[in-house]
Amino acid sequence: MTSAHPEFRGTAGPAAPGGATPVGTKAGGPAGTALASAARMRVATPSVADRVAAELRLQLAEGLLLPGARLTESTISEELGVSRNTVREAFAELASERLVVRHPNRGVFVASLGPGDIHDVYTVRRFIEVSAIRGGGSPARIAAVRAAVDEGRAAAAADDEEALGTANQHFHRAIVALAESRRLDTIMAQVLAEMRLFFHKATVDAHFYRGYLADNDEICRALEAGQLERAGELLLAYLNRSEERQRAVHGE
Amino acid sequence: MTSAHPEFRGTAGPAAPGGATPVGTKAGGPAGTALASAARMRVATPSVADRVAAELRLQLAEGLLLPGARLTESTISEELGVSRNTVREAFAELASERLVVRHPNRGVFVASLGPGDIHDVYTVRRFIEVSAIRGGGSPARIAAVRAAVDEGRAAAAADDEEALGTANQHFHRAIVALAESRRLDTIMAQVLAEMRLFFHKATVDAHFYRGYLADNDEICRALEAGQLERAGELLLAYLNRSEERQRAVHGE
DNA sequence: AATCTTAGGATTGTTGAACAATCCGGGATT
DNA sequence: AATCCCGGATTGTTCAACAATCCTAAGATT
Repeated sequence: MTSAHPEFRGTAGPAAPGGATPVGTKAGGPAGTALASAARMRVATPSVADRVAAELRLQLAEGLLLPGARLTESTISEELGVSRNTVREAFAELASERLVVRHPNRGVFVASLGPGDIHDVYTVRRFIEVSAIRGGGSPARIAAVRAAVDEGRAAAAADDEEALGTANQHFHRAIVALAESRRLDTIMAQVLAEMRLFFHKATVDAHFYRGYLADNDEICRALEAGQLERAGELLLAYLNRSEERQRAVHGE
Repeated sequence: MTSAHPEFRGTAGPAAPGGATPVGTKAGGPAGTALASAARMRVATPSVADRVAAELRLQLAEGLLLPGARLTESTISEELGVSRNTVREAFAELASERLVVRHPNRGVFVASLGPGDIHDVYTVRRFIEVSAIRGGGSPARIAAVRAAVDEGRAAAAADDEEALGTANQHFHRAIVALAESRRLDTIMAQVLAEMRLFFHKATVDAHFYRGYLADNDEICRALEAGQLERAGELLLAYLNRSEERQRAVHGE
């Protein structure tokens, strides 16, 4: 909406018929034979559709695209300088992450969570996070949780609300990461991304996350001490309180 | 692969240039104003891409497409009589469900679970299912669990291995459904769909599911009696045993 | 013989344009 | 006022083309 991205394509130009730019530098030698697809994605140039999706995800996370807003194919297509078909693929990606909702024949809209969705999201979080912390984890993973706590403290000291929010997300992602499960990691990432759509209303309250700092620390200490049951209970209480607060900030 | 589906499109023909079939029957009046998108999908004709995805999902579930097999865009495009672009959208859908893996510039392949994936999937199931059953549920939801148990018994009596397998899936879906969470339901559905890709090797063993019947019944009885903690432990043990067995059937 | 290089074909990634189907709003009609 | 109808806008889908990439198989080099 705000800034046009004239150069969004990959190496090649607009594939304009006639325009011959024979600069085939062939960058990147035959490095590695069998990379896992995940690792490959980080090396190989991601597809244009992926980059469009990433851009939209970013705008979503920054609150440039408010919930309920409509995303018109042609508009985004022009704005980002890509084909309408590619935008379409990006939409499919975002829709599968629930960041966007498709209304057949009517278009895609930025997802907006209703009261029921809030409870739903917190149910998922309770199930996964509490189970994860009750299972404990390797020292390295526990150290990562501690690191997230410190990150939050540093952000609070610097009065950086933005960093505080992301630190909080790191904390919860680190907890799920205890389980060492790729699938749970992505599920958690999606759920947090969904919630981020919401928080731009709540985050105006400067003290919103600050109150959680002490909780995070206490949970982390219990985890480090091997008191997994207690850590689980603390985390559960935390999530319940958070949901309550979320519902209070939001109507209904 | 086996059967060509010549008529896969919706109401209109191939949109052949020149062919003017002005039969605008305008079926379906202005029924309902604000249907939830989920409910809408069941009413409105799903998109062609969705139907292609559904068809592939079916072939996947039936074991027609073995893990590791390659899905060529042009082939499926011709076989189903749809555009390559549409096939592409269907692929995106399946990829988001992990039923299929995209290798950039190389094509999409039927997902194949390695030993690590098996553990991963079972981790997800342990987290979600056990949490769900420990939370209990409404009488109606509990009755649904009981119904799934009975369904399995009936299938066993009829010596219908196929039905036995689906009944078992119903059982576990019913357990997750106790939580009344749309998101958890879809997560569980995806995980089960992933596992189904696998079971076509294991299911040859006629006694595979049969041994689980008694377990399911015992778990259900505990649930009905309100012994949630015990039900959770039983279910956990069940899942652990199942994973073990799965690993035994499979190499490594 | 083993390896490096090169060409060729096949498939994916992306584009642009076209058209059908559908939805939305605003007049015209009753 | 309620209903019908029509025209504009947007989505859904197709088609054809081309660039980029990968795979294989010869062919050349050591």
